[in-house]
Amino acid sequence: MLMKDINVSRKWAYVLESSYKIKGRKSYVSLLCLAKTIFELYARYDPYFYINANNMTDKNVQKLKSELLELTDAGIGVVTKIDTVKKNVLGKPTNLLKVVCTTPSIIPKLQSYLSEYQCFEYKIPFALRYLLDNQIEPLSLVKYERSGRLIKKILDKKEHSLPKLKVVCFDIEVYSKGLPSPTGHDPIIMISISKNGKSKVLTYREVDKKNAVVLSDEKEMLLKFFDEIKNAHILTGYNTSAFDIPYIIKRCKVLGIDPVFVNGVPQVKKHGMITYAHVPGVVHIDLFPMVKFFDRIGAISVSRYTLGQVYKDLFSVGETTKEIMEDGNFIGAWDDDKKRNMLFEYSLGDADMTYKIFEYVFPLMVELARASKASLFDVSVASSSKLVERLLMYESIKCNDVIPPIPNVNAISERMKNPIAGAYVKLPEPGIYEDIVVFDFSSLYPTIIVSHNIDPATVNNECDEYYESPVGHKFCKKQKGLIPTVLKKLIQTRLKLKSELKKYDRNSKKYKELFPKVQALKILANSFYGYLGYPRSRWYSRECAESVTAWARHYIKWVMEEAEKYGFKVIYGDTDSTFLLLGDKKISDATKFLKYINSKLPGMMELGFEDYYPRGIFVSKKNTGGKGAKKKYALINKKGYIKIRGFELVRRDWSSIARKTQKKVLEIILSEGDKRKAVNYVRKVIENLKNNKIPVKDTAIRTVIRKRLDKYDVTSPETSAALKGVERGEKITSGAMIDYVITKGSGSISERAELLKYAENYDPDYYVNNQILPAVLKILKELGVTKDELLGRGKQQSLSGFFG
DNA sequence: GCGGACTGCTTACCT
DNA sequence: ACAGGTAAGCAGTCCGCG
Repeated sequence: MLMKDINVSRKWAYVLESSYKIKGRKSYVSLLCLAKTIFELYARYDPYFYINANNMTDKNVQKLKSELLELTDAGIGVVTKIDTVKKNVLGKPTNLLKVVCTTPSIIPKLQSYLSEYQCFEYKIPFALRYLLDNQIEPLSLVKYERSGRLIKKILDKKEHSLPKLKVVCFDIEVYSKGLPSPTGHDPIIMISISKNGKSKVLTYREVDKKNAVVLSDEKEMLLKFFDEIKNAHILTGYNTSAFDIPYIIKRCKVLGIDPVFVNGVPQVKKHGMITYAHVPGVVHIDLFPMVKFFDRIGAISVSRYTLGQVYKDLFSVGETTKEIMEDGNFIGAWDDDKKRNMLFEYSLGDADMTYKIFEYVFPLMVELARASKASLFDVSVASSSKLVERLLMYESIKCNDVIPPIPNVNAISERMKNPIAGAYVKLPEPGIYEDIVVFDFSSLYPTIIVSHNIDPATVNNECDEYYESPVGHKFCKKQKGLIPTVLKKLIQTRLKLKSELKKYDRNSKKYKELFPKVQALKILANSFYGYLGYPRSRWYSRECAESVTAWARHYIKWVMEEAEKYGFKVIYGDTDSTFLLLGDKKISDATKFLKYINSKLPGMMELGFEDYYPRGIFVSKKNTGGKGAKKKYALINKKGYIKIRGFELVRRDWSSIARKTQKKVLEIILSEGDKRKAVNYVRKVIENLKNNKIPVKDTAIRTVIRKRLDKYDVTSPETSAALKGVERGEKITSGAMIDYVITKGSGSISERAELLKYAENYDPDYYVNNQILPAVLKILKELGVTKDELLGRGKQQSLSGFFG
């Protein structure tokens, strides 16, 4: 019929993400698509799960089938169909019953009803289920046939780079002192918006600025805001999930308008520590969790997670528009016609900064999404384990494997009770060394997994040829495991792109395109080992995880032994690295040795030449009478770059005066080799401290309060300072970063700890004895300098007289 | 009753 | 809410000391 044909169309669109809804007891998956515009399409799909039928007689299968088909919920049948299928469970072909249900929510109920049976895939989010089964990858192009809003058929799929996206970034300002209350009298007074970097501010009081859009009231402002975002592809902001979006929703309710952002009311959910908001009709990305995630995995490095600080750290600027409203008097600024412009600048600045941060993190987000086959939204609320899991789920379906189940609470706690032995760290001999060469394994754990076919399905099964790990587990050689297969592809793609990357200039377009791809593949590949040993993992395997680390220990120790045999002295090593002294040998001997090692390593494993260092220092562990400290060293390479690890100066919970002084000492020793100069420098700092010439700010110690203040078992300087702050009206909750100072007076250190903003002085004795001296002696002790020497009391009183 | 040794709690680092 | 290995601070307690 003509009518029908007109309605049907076949087109390409990017799939951005999926969700689902139930209509008339039928399940529909909605796909957020992007072609010329952004739109949603729906697909009819039925949720299902599997029951293991391998050990069931035909009769029992029949009985179970009819029992299930008769089950009802409120009088209506819940199972519509049961098929017998064959899929691999831990590598073994297994007979399964595929139980098709009406709605996703019935599946967990059926699974607990069927507690005597082994069920599979009963906890796959339904919207994901559809993508997995159709092997649709977010951000790829899909050709579909549709009738109206309903997808009839997926016709084709292909990968394609993303077009330029419409990004709308927003931020609200609230009229309040202290914690804003959306249901009380704290209205939203400004909403700043940045559309791909072009920013403006919506408000409803006169502001003398050209990017201000002055509406009649809060309600009109919110309606205008919804209008501004309606065509956006990406909606972003900073802490929007936990603050802006819930606040807007609540204000809408107070004002009597529908909080329909784009195509529905946002769903704000709390999952453990993280709050996330799904906004229908657009990809919502809250940059706050994103920044935290990227900081944790080392993709970026920020000192605090506030918008202003993140901006400062990412773009190396000293000041932001945050300083405009430093006094926090939003009420005063809003009510004062002369000051309102300041509020405007502040608000506009927030949107500008947020957009810049978005631009900064987005390329890596896209590549992580592509590499793990997760949507942008999923990446924005992701953890590394989720990304690995997502990729493995896709690949499982592709090769007809059953996705392993999420462990139950008992299994999780059982797994947690049994931690897995980790890496080997060689105890260093403290001292100053010359001519150090460092080797390290490239991607040690990933290459061990691939080269020994480590996988839950290949371990200890009946197989005649196997690799045996140092802890006695056998990994089949022939039948390739899912994890090694997937990981091998990631590593190989990364190596290919990395060598291509080397051809381009750092500022070229191609480099900027390739770099995040390489980075994403590395992040993902490096997460596999952690995922194998993660107690909540679907692919957890104690045998696999402990074999990975056992092999790692085996290989690094073997390299060290071989190096000694070759005539090098090995001074240190941690997990995947070996530090050796050239002695009377040359760098060319070291490379020859490296070649020899690599000729003996299996599969993808490779030892690399990290660098040559003319000088380096290893120090002793405190209160151990000269035993070496692990994970603490400093090396200087030929270019003069100093690589510092573990020292107090790299820790934020040391005062900046102590860190700065230790750094200076290290630099003087390593690049100039001048002991006297270092001693004199320290003496000067001590003198300044004693004369109260150091700014209090430089004595602040920074730390994160990781628990609720009432949950601490012991008093410590940070909790004591925080508690005193709370009494003065500060809001310090779990996760807060505080700066505190040890002040003059009597009592314990904790009793004298005050938040920086309330500290009127610092205690010179504390800073000399507990900060400067331990930090610099750590290094100078290796050169025979004593505490008394630094304090200008002469050498003769030194302890060496007693022990030497 | 004093001071050093030790333990437990806590944070932040290394790979 | 990816893993384990490690250093080090401070508070509190233990322990020896006729």
